Amino acid sequence: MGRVKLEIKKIENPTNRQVTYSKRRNGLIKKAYELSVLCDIDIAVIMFSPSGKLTQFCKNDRIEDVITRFANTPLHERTKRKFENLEYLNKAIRKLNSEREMEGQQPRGMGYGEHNSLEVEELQATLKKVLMEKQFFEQKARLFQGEESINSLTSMNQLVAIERELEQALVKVRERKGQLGQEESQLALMRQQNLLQHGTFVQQMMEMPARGGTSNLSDGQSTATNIGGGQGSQFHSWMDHRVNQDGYMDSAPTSMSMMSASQMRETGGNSESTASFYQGASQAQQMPLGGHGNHGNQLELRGGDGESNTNFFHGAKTEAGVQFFPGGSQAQLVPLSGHGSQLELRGGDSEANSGFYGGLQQQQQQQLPAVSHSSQVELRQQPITSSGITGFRPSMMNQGLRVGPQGLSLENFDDQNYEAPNYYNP
Amino acid sequence: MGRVKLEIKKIENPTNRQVTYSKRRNGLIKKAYELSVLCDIDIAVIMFSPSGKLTQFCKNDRIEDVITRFANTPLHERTKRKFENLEYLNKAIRKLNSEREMEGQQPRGMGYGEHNSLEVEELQATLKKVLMEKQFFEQKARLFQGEESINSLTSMNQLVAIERELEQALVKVRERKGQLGQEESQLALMRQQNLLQHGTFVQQMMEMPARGGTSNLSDGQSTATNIGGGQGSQFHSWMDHRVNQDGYMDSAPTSMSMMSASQMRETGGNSESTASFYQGASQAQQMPLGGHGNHGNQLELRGGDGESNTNFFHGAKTEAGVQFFPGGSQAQLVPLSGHGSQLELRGGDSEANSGFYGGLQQQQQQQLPAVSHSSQVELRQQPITSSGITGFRPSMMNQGLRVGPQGLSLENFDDQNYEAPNYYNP
DNA sequence: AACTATTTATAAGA
DNA sequence: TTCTTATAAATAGTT
Repeated sequence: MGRVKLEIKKIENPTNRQVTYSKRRNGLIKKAYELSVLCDIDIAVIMFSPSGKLTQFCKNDRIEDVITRFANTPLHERTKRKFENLEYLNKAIRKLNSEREMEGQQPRGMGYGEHNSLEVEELQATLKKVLMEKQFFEQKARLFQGEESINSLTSMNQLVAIERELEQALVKVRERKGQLGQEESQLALMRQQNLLQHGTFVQQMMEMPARGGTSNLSDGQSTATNIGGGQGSQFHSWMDHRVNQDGYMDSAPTSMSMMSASQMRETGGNSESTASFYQGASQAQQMPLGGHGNHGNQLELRGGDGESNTNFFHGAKTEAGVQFFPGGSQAQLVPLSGHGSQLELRGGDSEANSGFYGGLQQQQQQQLPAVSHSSQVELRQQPITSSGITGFRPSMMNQGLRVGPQGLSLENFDDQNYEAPNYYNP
Repeated sequence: MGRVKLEIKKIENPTNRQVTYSKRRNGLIKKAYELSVLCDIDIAVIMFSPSGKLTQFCKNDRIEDVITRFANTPLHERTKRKFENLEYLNKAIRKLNSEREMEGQQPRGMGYGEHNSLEVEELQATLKKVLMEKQFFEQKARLFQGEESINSLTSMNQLVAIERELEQALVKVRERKGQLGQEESQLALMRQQNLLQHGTFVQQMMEMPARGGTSNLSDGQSTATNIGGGQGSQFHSWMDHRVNQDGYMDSAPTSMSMMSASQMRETGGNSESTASFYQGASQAQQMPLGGHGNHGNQLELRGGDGESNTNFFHGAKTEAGVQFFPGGSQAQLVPLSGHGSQLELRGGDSEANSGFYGGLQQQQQQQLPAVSHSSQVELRQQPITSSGITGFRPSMMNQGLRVGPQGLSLENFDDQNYEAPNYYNP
């Protein structure tokens, strides 16, 4: 839809890319919103701009819910796409070929041959790429493992750099070790205490104030900023985080839902929205609860701050959102590769594979894909600046969903929003 | 866009709702795909149909991995799937071929089509295998160099194992340094003598072996990096970073997914694209955190585009967050009491601040919620048998990527990395 | 950020 | 589901 048909390939010009991103992002979010309303479905969209900014949209609840639901979707359902992907490949090829023919090419036996060649060519090209990637990472991994490949390096700078990284990694690992040890002991202690006072730990958790609740231990910001947070312990820390969630983002959860036209007022782009955004907590409160109930209501968009958001929502609006992480941080969810699950926060770290380092390394290496079976969570934190908020959004500890030897399991899972997937009927 | 303007409200008629869902879902996924390619961004879409069926789209082919760490798919199941998939592919291809024949064109030769099908099948299998291997190494490489990733580990055993590996690697690197240093001093000595005896200093220099090699991957990259970042580039700097002429970081996806013919372009001998590709692969997902990389460079790179979008959705809001739980392979998603599960992403967007807060890293780490799990993901290994897979020429494997004394170098690499859109119907 | 010429997406209907 | 067709929408290139 435009003056010309745009080829779907990376837009090399950074400016154009950004402009296109803005336009299409809006369009995509709008579509997602409409689909979510029209069909009353759960949907989540997470994307990162060319510059890495996160935008996400989630219909009713928080995106976490969708993610959780996703996480609770049977593995076979989740992994299905991989295969569909391959199906797509063929589909795409077919389409391409037919288009080619359409364009005047007289279909010949040659066309037939071409088709196959094309297909094979693509696969080979892809394979080549992947192979290169693999080798690249393999080399990298080996270097870090101190394999003989180290000896192939002739650049002192590289060696020094590697050495430095290894040292840092080592420091981190050791810190983490200490941290972990501490956390565990503290957690154990807490559990014990909780148990003594109120019963089981789980019960305790269940009694936690719900979001939007009255908890007032602290706001997200201060907590984020205060390491000690008044609680001091890591354990408490996460509890605070949880609270933060309430005071900060949590308050917004529901606000993420639809809003009726009457509730929304078109406002020119402005600082208000921005401010509210950064305030996090306040923003949430400004948002009327939506819920599934406002069908028919059209949301109007106010011009947002910055970016290029316009009121692109003709009638309906969305609530979509560009999500920012209060506390001055923005989280980025980036999928990592592997066959397992991974969550990665950009700017952050990478993860480890369970059991991978258990000692069977050699063996596992040969069997490669070991890691791919594990999931990965990567976290990166980055304080924000412009808003003046230097903390980062505290995270909440998860409860309920566990990844264990058997896979995912739920505990205390609120399936209120969980819709049992119908494996047979879409 | 239709015969009439459709009001954005829930479609009450189940049938119509489903139909609309199917159509719009495809449209949405297509849009997501286009956006991901055009703007080269990371994007993930997760949605559940009215009946609960999951549909997902992820540029990097790792959406499944995005959320949680989940258990492995039993080997037999995977194998089965793969098999089924290949079956499907062949079927599709054959069908395609027969369709073409039907269209009036006499086939080049039955044997030919048959052959190609097999070839495709092999390529597919190989591709999968290599993909898995690549991912395996990628994760490993990341773990070793990813600073924060360590924090996602919750298994003391893993930590200890990693620590051990790092220590060993460090020893090796140091040994190599010493070795190299010796060689150098000797070389220097020889040169000096040489200089005195036979030539000018300049001539001598010309004869010096390239340090950091010209064919080194780090080359184009390190040059750029050094310019902006200064002296000591870190290992990952030369491995992952790269600045394109615009000063933007190429954000290229990582994984290789299927590509369509029109999207694939063989880039012969283009080191730039190559580099950019790799850079993207790692970079995108492992932005160095402050204090661990060439931040100056990082800043410069990312500060490029002034996308200051914030929540432009007034009414909408957002989000909450997906908060992350480090935990290596043992993730726990814990729902807030009475409100469903919640995943919270911690940390923030890196955008252009990586360098600014380098010093806060420690702090942030400490703020991490204490996560302590006892459950662990059991790592299953799925040995991949490469036997029987011979669909590509050996030469292909090394084409473009060279591992030499000076490190990795890329040649003829195509930086277009896209992933097949999932226009399929779940 | 607006403005249009065009390309796309799709609501209906078959 | 799929295809077709009339229209509503999205959006590429410009200004």
